[in-house]
Amino acid sequence: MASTLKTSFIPLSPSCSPSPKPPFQLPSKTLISPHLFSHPSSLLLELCSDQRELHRFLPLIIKNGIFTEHVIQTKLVSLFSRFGQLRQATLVFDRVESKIDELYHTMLKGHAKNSILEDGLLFFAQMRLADVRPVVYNFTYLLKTCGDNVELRRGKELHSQLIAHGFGSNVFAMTAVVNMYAKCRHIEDARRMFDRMPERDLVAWNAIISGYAQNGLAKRALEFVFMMQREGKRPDSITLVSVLPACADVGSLRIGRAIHGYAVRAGFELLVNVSTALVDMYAKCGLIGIARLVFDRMRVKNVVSWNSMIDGYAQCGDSGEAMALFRKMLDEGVKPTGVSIMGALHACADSGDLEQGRHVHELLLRIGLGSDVSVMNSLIAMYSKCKRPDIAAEIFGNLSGKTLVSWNAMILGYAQNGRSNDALSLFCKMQRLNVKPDSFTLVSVIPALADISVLRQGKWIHGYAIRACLDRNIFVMTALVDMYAKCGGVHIARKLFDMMDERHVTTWNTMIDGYGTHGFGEEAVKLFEEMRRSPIKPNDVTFLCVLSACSHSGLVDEGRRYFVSMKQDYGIEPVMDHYGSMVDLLGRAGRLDEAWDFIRKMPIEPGISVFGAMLGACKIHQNIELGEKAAYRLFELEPDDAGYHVLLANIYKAASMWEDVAKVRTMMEKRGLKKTPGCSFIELKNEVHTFYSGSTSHPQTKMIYAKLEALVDEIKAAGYVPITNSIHDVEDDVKEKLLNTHSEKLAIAFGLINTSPGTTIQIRKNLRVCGDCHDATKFISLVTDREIIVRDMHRFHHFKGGLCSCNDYW
DNA sequence: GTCCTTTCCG
Repeated sequence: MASTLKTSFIPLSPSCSPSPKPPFQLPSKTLISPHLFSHPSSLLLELCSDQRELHRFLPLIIKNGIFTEHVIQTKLVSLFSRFGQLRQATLVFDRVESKIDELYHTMLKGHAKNSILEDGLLFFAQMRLADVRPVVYNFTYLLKTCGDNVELRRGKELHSQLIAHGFGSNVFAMTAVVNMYAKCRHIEDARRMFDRMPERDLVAWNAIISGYAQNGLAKRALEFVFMMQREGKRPDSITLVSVLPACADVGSLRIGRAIHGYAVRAGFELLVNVSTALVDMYAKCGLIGIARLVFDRMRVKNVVSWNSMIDGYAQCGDSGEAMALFRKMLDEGVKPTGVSIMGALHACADSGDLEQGRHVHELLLRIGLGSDVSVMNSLIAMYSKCKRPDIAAEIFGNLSGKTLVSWNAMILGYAQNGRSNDALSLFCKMQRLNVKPDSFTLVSVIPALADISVLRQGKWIHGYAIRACLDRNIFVMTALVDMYAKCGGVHIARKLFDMMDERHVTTWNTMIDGYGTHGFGEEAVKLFEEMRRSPIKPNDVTFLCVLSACSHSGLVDEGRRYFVSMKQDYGIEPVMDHYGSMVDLLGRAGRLDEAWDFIRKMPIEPGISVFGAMLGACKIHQNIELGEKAAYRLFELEPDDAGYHVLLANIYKAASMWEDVAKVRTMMEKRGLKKTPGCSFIELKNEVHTFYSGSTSHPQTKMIYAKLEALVDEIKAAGYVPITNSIHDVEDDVKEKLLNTHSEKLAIAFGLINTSPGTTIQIRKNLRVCGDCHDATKFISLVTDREIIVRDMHRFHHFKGGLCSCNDYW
């Protein structure tokens, strides 16, 4: 019905009209007196609440011949614009023969408020060609559109035109200019224009204050609130709403509370946007309870209030309460927006609750948010955090209008799920598609490179960071330090670390841990002492790194001292992993009884990391009794982990307790556990070569085995004795053969064949390096005069001149 | 009639 009227009144395009006659005739002006109809009809039109009703009136207007009325024409354009029907508005506009200035102005407003900026500017140019004099609000509307679209170039053009028309000291126009610069992230220009204003009203002050707040210059925003008061302007509700996010930004509870007091005294607290901003401020300042109190006391809430509260819980890690509130919001019939959905997804991601996440996913599709890119990006992050990168990838693949954030979310998702190669290839793909990576991209992809441990690509990404001017970004640099350390370049890592002007606590932790995993315990301790003297305070992770460094280097006394100092000097309460590190420290050093005693005296129930460390130590020092105790606790705590079973089996093997070995095997079979096959990787030129124990699939297999045979003879002559006690049931020569096909030996032989003398060889092994391979590698480094760096599951081994950096301590 | 305002993905 409505659509028939629509087409009968205004054809969608001139050619759409089948009739030779125009669908309506403009009646001659003389027939009807203007004042008879203009006023009441205009009022009637005003009553239309949507475009459907408006269309119903149209035949009446035409019938009564009042379309010629300027007031009616303007009203029609205005209403169509307000209902978002810019096309209809334009058609009305085009129909009018003698257009008054106001009609132009209304049409321009319609363009500015509805359409893309370009249409508005084009119309503005046409208006000028028609000799219509611009008025101030032509500029204010257009400038606002520039700000909303972050169109600085257009904004500047309008700014200069505005001055040419003599509006340079008009307070409305100049406030719009200030706002435009602020929205285009040119806050300094905004400030200059603000300073140049001959007079400033409250709105102008609010514009510059919100400008500072939105540009992350919270302190300036707060300063300006004080300044405006010195100039006799009283902050209104909009001032408060603008400045409260700034309080949250600097975490200034003192000022936040003062503003709260002011709001109460001025009666602004009753306004929904003010109380919502207060909720947000308290939540961001860490007072989630107070935020909730303010929220619960609000008599009127809007969806933003709910969103602020939900996100407040999500941000502070209380995902349970965030989800509870989200459900409550739905129960109360408040329609969620994209922001609500993102808050809920954030909570699901944090708690790893895939089930709930799926429900939110269904809900967002139902309410039509399936094409909101931000929401979809959150969804990608949620599925990744819930360990379902496959689903995330599917969503990413189908997502139209991917933004940089989408790419970053997916790359991070792969990286966090151990799919480093996928992360890397996606990073390459985005560049082929000319999506320019930013610091977030690098921070996501660098750990993936660190994981693959390929120094060449690591250096390449470092170069990339430099070219992209991201090499002064503290997060990127910290990731690079970590990456170099993990790629075996611990000294390069330190050089980078020293070059940084600013370091976060994470930066220090990364470097200390880098030294630790390379077995440079003394360096780690030295760096930690340096950190203690610096303004950066160590945190719980710092102590984990230091304790682990001490443990890897056998610095028992230092480790013990730091464990005490952690609580005494820094007030950091040890958690499970700290206890685990201590057990590791004592256990590796052979003080197994002491370690067991330490476990028994722990103030908290010992967990996996504690018994895991104990079991590992028992393997190194062949303590069957304590090893069994630790292992059986682990089987209860983590029944599906094959690694602990294998460790216990290896302890039995080393003691030739074959019946017990068989018992553990049966246990594993019953539980359906499989031993992870050992494999080693080595990079040559741009390729990564993978070797499994006994593998014969490599094209150079024959050469590799021949090389290995020759090598074994050579190192035997130098004193190497194979450690065969972990193999059973076969003759000694077969045992040796089995040992000699271990993946790390194959990789080393391959490396020796394919690199020139003197080159360092880098190997990566997925499990712990075995005792015999460790011994053999020491001898190989001696007889070939090569440095061999092996990164295993836990640490680095630098083999050189017959010795290893771990001092046989791993 | 025109200028300023709250929640937001990695």
